[in-house]
Amino acid sequence: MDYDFKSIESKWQAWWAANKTFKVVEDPAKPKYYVLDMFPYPSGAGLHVGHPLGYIASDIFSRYKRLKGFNVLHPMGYDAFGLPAEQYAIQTGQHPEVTTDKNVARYREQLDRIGFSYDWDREVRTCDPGFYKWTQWAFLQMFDSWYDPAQDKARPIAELIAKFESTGYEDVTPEQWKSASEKEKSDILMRYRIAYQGETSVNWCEGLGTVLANDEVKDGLSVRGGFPVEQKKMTQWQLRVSAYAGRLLDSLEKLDWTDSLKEMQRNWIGRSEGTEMVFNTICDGREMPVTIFTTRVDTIYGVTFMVLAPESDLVPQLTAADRKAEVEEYLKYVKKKTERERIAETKTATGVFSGAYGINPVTGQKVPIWISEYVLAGYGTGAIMAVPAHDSRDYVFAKKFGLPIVPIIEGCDVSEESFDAKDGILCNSGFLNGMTVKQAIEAAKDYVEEKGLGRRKTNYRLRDAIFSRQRYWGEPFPIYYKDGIPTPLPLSELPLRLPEIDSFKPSSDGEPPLARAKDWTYQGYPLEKSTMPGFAGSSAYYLRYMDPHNDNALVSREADDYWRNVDLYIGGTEHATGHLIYSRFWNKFLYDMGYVCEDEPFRKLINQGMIQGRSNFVYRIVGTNTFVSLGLKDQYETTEIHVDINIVRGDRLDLEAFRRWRPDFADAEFILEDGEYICGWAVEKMSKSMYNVVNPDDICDTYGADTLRLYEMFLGPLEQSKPWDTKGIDGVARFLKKFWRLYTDRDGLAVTDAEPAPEELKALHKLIAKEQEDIENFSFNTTISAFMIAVGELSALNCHKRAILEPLCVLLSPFAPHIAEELWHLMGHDDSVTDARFPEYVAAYTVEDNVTYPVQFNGKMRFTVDLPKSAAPAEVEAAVRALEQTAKWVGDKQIAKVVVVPGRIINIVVK
RNA sequence: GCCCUGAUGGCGGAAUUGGUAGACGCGCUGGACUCAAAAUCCAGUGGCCUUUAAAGCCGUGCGGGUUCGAUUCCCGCUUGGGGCACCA
Repeated sequence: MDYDFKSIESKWQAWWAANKTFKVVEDPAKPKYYVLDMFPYPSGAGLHVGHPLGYIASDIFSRYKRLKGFNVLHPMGYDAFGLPAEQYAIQTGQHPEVTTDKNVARYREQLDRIGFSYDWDREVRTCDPGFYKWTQWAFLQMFDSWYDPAQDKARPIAELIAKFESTGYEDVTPEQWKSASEKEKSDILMRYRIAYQGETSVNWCEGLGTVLANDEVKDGLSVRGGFPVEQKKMTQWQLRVSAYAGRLLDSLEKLDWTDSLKEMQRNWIGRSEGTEMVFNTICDGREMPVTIFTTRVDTIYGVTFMVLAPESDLVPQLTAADRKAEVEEYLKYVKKKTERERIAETKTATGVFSGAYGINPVTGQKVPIWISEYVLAGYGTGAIMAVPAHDSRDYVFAKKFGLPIVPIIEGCDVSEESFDAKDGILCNSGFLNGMTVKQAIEAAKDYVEEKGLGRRKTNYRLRDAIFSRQRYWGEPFPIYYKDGIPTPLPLSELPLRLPEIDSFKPSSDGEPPLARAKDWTYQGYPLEKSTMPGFAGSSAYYLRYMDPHNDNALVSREADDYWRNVDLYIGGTEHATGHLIYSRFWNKFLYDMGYVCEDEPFRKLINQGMIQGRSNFVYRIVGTNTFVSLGLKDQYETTEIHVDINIVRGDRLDLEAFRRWRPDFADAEFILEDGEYICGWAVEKMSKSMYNVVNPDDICDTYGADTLRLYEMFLGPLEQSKPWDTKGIDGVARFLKKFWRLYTDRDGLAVTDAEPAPEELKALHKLIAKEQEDIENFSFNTTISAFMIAVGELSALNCHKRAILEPLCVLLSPFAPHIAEELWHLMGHDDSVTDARFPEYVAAYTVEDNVTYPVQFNGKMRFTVDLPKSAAPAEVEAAVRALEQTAKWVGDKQIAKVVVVPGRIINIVVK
């Protein structure tokens, strides 16, 4: 009986679906384990061979955990709101929902072919009103909460209102609060709400017609689409993520994530501990205090000027009358620059003198105040004290504008560049003289606090998340404007469904697409017209999987108590500063409010590497239709052209297929080497435009899903990026065939009931031990090697015994579930192999431990030899002789231990 | 510029905690089967010297160091990949 993977795979996929083999329910009798994949955005291109890499790994782990007796939650769903479907809608008029449904169906079809053990009854889609009801609900919870720094957690906004009414809070007195109008009260509360509306400088992307979050912008271009992004002041919904910065940073410690990913989050959050200090300023005779932030108070004696951010509110007040024209010109210049230009010109300093002066609070020295774009309004206080001798940015600025540079560290040379390092001894610094920089920082902080000049302050780089998008295909905000006051919709009105509109473009007067909806109002008041960003729906989806059909809560208390949080999360690093921050924030908020029982959503996180494509090239001689083979191309002037990898085999081009490939190549001529056309190649991202996409469906057709699963894992370590090369797949395909042949003959299953021999058990038990260890370490490639070795050994022993095959099927089932299931059933089982238990090995046949034998040598030194338990006396004898040899070159050092494998010395351990 | 990561045969990659480097697979070479091919099976396969064998020497990006012993630990570089980047 041949190994007919096609019929085997479709048979068991259908059987699993019909029997709901992977349906999971809460079961307090069993320990839980939650394995989650980052759910995909269903794009129009479908899956390529790189996408399932992480899914296969998580599936192997889920199936393994299930064999180990865990109740495993392993769900899948779709991150279905997003820009591509909407862009497509704008171009074609096709409703994004239609495209999304189509893409989801295609994804599902592709996923199903690979044989995943998902509980599809728990599928979620972020664009489903039953799902986004809870996204909207969470937003309203945030709207109705504030962050109480005293308790360091989110609290209901009612508590803040109570404070305003009774004792007052911060700069609001009870009298002010009581006499405030509704609008004024709303404005005050907006300064505290976790979800709030406020004016801020945003990343505006004209090409997409919407604002973007910081993580959606890279190098001044939008991540989606690559359109230029500019800074613009706008009123937007925001989430007060910054309030959680400290906790987001601190609880990274307890997470089992890779160091690099934690480091990325640390950088993104960007804690810096410094000092806020007040400088008095004088402008046209008026005095005004200005607070600056610095991490280097110790350099206070090196301050030679101050700088304000151009966007700072202080600028108008600190512009002297006679400098007004120039300052305004500069502000205009800064404003019209795009983000990209600003990044490109970081080396050159720009700026203007404001005409105002600041007084150094420690030295009393008067220094000029400048305005420059190198100071950011959004960080610290938007104003700095400049110490050109010890800060490279201040240095560049001082050089450009001829400002004095005063070094305050002994012996440093600042003639060419600033001395930024935090070491050395201070000089020219009054009471700080003679201290090391580290001592001086602390001493200066103490001094500033004692004298009441300022205070210690921790700043974070992490900004609040901008939460509005001027788009259609996202969650509508459950907010309406009652007399201009943003008002939450009653919970009973959720979900607030997306309205139908006739076109998905922004309206003609620049309003978001929702402005086109016919009756976008609530009780006659206008509803919010922007929608939520992509990360809204993905921030709590892992909670929804725990209880996906609950219409009364995001997740019930019981389901949350049982599943708690994700034990293993697998996905790409690209979400390090987006989704993984927002999710943690969102979860902490829900935790503060008592809706969930764990404060971190993802305990262990593994980043699977990217699978890159391997592109092939042909070389066309310029101005001709002649193509020259790789080895000869340097003799001509050529252009490199991507060629479809499906018409190249082993870098050799199929000439006929190439002529058929594209009409303009129909009459192509070739210059060959050794009768063949050799293509160039490169490792690149897998993408349609590079003609290097490998579709998992094709692999399933030719080799089968089990082979695909094995090969993706065999390719190398999970976390490493690696190029896909179909060439090597034959090795694992052969392994499965060999395995199949070992236990079947022409008529079907061929096993005996004979007792297994010790060597056979040994091969099996070695595999059990190895597989267990490897899977726990996510080293799936080496498990597969161990399988190949075990099957090779069993094959050499000509072992066709049921007592061996049964555990082998169980061991193989996480990796190649279809073939395991088939053999399992051929052996007469009528349950699924996934319901079996991971085999325990019998102690008598475990891999033998080495034993230490004490040995006397020359009657003088004492040392030991490690040999296997079973070592024959002759082998021990041989070890001793070997020692005599080694003793020659060890010299007079005392030998402590000699490690020996049968007959051969490894090495000598000397005390 | 700063941070993180990696570098091992022709290729993908193994190597426990400092202890036989190159497991396993691909590719390649030779052989068996075949009229032939495919498939399958067997053997070989880091480099050098050598007719062959035995033996030896050199080998884990480069240069040092620690150690009886280093792919593994330490110091200094080179280089690939990723992240951050006027964050005071």
